Amino acid sequence: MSRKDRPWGERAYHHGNLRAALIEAARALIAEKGPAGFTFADAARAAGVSAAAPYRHYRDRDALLADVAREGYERFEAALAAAWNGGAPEPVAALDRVGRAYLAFARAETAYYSAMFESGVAADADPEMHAAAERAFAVIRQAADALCARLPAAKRPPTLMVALHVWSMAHGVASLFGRGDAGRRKSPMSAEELLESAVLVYLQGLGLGAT
Amino acid sequence: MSRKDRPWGERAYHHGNLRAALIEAARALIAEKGPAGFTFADAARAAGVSAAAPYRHYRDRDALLADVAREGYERFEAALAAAWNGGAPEPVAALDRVGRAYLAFARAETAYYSAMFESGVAADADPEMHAAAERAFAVIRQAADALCARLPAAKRPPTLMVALHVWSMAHGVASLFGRGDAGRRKSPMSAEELLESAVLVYLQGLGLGAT
DNA sequence: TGTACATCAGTGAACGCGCGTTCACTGATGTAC
DNA sequence: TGTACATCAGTGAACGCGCGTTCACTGATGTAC
Repeated sequence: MSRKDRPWGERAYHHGNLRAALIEAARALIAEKGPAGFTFADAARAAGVSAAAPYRHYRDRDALLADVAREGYERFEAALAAAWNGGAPEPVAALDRVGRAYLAFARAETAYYSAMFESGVAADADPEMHAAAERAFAVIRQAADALCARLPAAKRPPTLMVALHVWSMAHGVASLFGRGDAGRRKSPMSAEELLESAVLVYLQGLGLGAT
Repeated sequence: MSRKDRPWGERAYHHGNLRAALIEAARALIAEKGPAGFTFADAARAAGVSAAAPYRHYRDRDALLADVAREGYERFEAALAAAWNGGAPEPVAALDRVGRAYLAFARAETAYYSAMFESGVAADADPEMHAAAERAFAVIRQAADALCARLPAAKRPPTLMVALHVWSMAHGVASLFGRGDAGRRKSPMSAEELLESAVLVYLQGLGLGAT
């Protein structure tokens, strides 16, 4: 296909679009068949280019997967930050929103989520991915800071620890009960109820009870 | 190789040993290269049989993977049950042991753990696997029951919910911070400290504080 | 106990297929003057 | 502004390889009598 075959339509990939197109293709394939369920050639085919084209942008399938994860972390951060909204109007309610946003992301963006947490991409293999992951975690860290600030200094736990606890709870609930795919376990409660109740008990334990 | 080539050595696979040998081979390959990192042919090779042999026992790679997960759940249950030890001498201490056993399993038996929780095998695809998973969860359920029994009936939360909370915390910490492989995140605290502290705060919130 | 037979769990050769990867190439885009 | 050239991002053909799967086979094990 040369340019004149589609003079008004989408452009050729000659402006770096292919990178984004490959990420999107990989995301769609992961959503369909799991993180192991696509090949480099599959991604090229889905993006509508020859099998050799991806080599212009990625060394191999793992490099593409890491870039999918990076993109995922960026969207994840945006979703969490929007939910947190600076902790307004009130940190406990805002944390609840963050928890729901976390679960919503894991459910709606299963492909990104599994690229981020389950694809086995080494955390430090791709610096950009790692940085994006750090920014996403920073939102949770912020929330933990705001909550801990409500406690008298004497009863205040390390806020990093609190952030890691919250993240673990959210990730645990999301992985076990909040996934759109076949791996999810059955439970009498929704993932949202489960996470909210766990966090409430936890906050109570910190001395931040709603009493 | 015929029988007489190794008259005193290990037997041929003619007594169902191959099934176990394939599970072990798959486990080793997963440990080495992740759940996506082996093929049906790989497993056969590692077990020392021809590529056609596994078809006598498993329909395809997924069926083998589900059986690896089943084996994993059985060992997991044994490890958790031993740690719980009937809740003796005291349920909170016993729960702490269960948490450590959980993390130890995830770390030492990464291959089983990822076959169980991350390989994407459908929870209801293999009934035997599902039953084994239920038995493993029953240990956590038991622990939650024993803990809740210490609370006055009026303050007693649904024990199933408590069990799901504990499982989520353990799984979250294990997946994010307690893995032997490259996917683990860095943290200033060990996975064990993280899980223990989270559970302690949580129990405090339930009204089971050590105070 | 011995013999004949059925069944079972493996072999090894064969096949088509798609993947990963390389390569010389080409047409489009960007830039120096 | 126009022209010449360099660079860039793709193509498509080619290759070797290993995987999944089937098949007729064979030697070992289990069983009926």
